[in-house]
Order: sequence, then C-alpha cells, then structure tokens
Amino acid sequence: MSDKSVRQRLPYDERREQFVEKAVQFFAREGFESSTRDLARSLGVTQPLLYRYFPSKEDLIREVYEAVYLQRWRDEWNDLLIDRSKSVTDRLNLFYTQYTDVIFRDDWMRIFLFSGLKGIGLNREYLLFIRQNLIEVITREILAEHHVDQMPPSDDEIEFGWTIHGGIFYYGVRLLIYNMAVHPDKSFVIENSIQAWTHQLVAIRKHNLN
Amino acid sequence: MSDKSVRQRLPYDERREQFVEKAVQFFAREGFESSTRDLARSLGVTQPLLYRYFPSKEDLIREVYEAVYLQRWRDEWNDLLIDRSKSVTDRLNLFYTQYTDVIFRDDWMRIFLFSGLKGIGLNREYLLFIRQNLIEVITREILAEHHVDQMPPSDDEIEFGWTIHGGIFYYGVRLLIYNMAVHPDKSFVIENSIQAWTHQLVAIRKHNLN
DNA sequence: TCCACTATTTATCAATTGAAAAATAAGCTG
DNA sequence: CAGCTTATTTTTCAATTGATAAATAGTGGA
Repeated sequence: MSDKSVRQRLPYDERREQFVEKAVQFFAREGFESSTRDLARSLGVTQPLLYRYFPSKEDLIREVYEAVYLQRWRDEWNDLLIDRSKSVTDRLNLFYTQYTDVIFRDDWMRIFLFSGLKGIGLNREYLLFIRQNLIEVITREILAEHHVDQMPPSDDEIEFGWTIHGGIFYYGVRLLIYNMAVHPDKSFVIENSIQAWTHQLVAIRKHNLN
Repeated sequence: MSDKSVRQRLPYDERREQFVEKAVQFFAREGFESSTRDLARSLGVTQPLLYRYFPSKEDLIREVYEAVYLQRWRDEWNDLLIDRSKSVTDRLNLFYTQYTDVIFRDDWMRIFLFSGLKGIGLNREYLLFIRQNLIEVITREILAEHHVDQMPPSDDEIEFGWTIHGGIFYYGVRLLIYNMAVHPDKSFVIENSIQAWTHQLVAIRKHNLN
C-alpha cells in the first residue's frame, strides 16, 4: 500500500547484527510465538530475507537468547564482590545497583521469563552461573566479614541467599512485567535486602554452630 | 490411526467443567499459544466440540484464568492473619505454609507467569488483592505486635513486604519453573523469610521514627 | 419401540505460518 | 560502461491454525 520498497543494501555482518539486536526487542515485546513476518516488518525488511541470515526461526531465537544472557555479565563484578578493601555492604550495594541496571530492562526480563517457561537449557545454565558467581561468593564474603567463616556455606545459607536475591529480582518483575506501582527508589529495596541478608545469614550460621 | 472414536456422551455441565479443569493443566504445560487441536486431543475429544462450550479460544482462556486465580484463595486466611490470639510468627508460618501449598503447583505457577507476560488484567487485579489482603495486613500485624503501630504502614514498609513475599515466591519459581535443586525443606525458607521480615520491618520503622 | 433432542464427530474453510525458489537490483571491479 | 556477485524482493507452497456447517449417534421420554 504505502511503502515503496526502497531496498537498502547492507553488508552481511552489519545486517546480521541489526537483525539480532532488533529481534531481542521484538520477541521481548511480542513473545517468541510471534510471526517472522511481523518481525521482518518491524525491521523494515521482507520476511524471506531473515532466512538468508538464519536457517530457521529457532536458530534466530537461540541467537536472541545468547545476546541476552551471555553478553551482559561484566567480568569486573567478579572482582568487585571479593574486594575486601571495601565493606561487604558497600560492595553489595554497588554490585546490585549495577546488576539491576542491566537486568531491569524490558527485553532482558521478558526474555528471561519467556525462556524459563519454555524450558530452555540456557536458562538453567545462567542460574547455575548466578549461584556460583553470586550467591556463593556473597555468602562467603558476608561470613568472612563477621568472622564466622570457619566452614564453607551450607545449603541452608545458600538457600537463604536465593531468597534475598529473589526478592530483589521480584522487584524487577513487578516493575517491568506486571507494570505495578513499585517503590520509586530502587536503592531502598537493595539496601534493605542487603541488610536483611547480612543480619539473617549471620543468625543462621550462629544458630547452626551449636 | 489407533483410536476408534467411541464417543462418550456427557451432560453439558459435567463436560464443561472437565474441559476447564483439563485446559488449566494443558495450557500450564504448553502455553497459551498451543493449538485447540492439541488441547482437544489431550481431552480425548475432537476439536470442534470445544466450540460447543466456548465461543472462542479467548473465552476458554479467560475461564482458565478465573479457575486459577479466583477459586483458590481461602477466606479463612483473612481471619487467620489478624487472629491476635496467636503470635504473628505462628500466623505467618501457618499462612505461608498453606498458601504455598496452593500456589506452588505447576499449573498455578505457570499460568500466573504466562498471563503476566501476556499483560492480562486479571493478573494486576490479583496482585492488588495480594497487596491489600496480605502485604498490608501482615505489615500492620507485625508493627502492632512490636507496639510501633502508631502510624499506618508507609510505602517503604509495604515495599519491603513485597521484597520478602517475592523471595518466597521466587522459591516456587526456582522449584517449578526452572526445575532447580532447591532446599528440600520449604518451611526453612518460610521461617527465615518471616524472621527477616519482622526484624527488618521493625528496624525500618524505628529508623523512620526519628 | 419410536421419536426428538442434542452431544459429538466429520468435513471444510479462510487466514496465518515457516520456509524455499525464483526474480530483481544494488554496488563493486575491471 | 560492462559484467559479476549477492543482498533483497516477489512468488509460491504445504502445514497449521481458529472457527463454522453439516452429518451422526447416544439417551431419555412418550
């Protein structure tokens, strides 16, 4: 009807990147069951062109996952969390502020939940990564600062870490998935969660030392 | 191929109930984008029969939501939470044990998340209901028990309640959506969350009284 | 036993889907 | 400018989808 097809010819790599990038936003918005035609339209391109770059819709979706999961963790965070020149509270505040800046985005959140419901393997891998690089590390650091780190973190203590982490995560879910009126100050949630984490974790350990 | 269609004739109401009930499980398992043919097959019935009972797929889905959301809250819980003959800790333990018995089920969890991603209105209503009947009530009761209930719950305090509630909810997500190896003892999570809730909430209030 | 009612199935449709094949045109190289 | 390469579009297909219409068969009542 309206659009005269002025074909814009782009180099292979550039177009490919553009496709993945926009596909992240598109699928986050519309869900993975949306059609490749709608995706192509949102890209200003015809549908068969997608198949020049990705053998199938499934392959494209896999690239979307990878773009979301694998490329947004910052290696510096691993160092920050164990940097004992700062207090654990300062480290955790800094980390969760930056981390939630990355994941509290519509595309990240929605694709994480979509892929979780779909039972994607990448999702499980990501959560294992979080356990090892976040929950366990943080638990160790809190225990060390309170001089109760004679033994490695127990399953109980790890589980409580997940609970707190989940509480913070759920703030993002309420904000971005359910569009609820959340507390306007993200740092309030982070600070209180961290305070509850340290306090309760030490209580658990001391209770179990008997 | 294999199934000779022995038609089983059921009274209208009975079949209708059966359809909704099984549709809950089916859509929870397969997602709402799955076809009515697959649903019918899992019901042992032909696809057009569904349209004898529901004008459209959308109407059927709406009934699925209602079956999940509206019919699983127990009114006795409202009384339990404000029953000051018990300690708040006892009340919360009892409540969350029963509540999670209801919602930590594959169908409830998955339909809640699916519908959240779809932006269904019922979802928002349910969360408003939870805020009013859970978060606010619990916050009031904790403050009362600690004799710091001169003022109604603040936004800060409600937000912290959501965080704890979200932590418990996230335990169910990890268990049922992500199929992770969670702490085998649900009550451990509940007890620690409640302890953190009461302790941190009182801390917030006392801090803000200055 | 026969008839009427209606729950259920069979047959069918139009729209949408992922995907492939063929046609076209942009842009580089000589 | 000629000619080749390939990015992009046009055309097309078979499968799947939600939904409707017509045919069929249980079941209860007279």
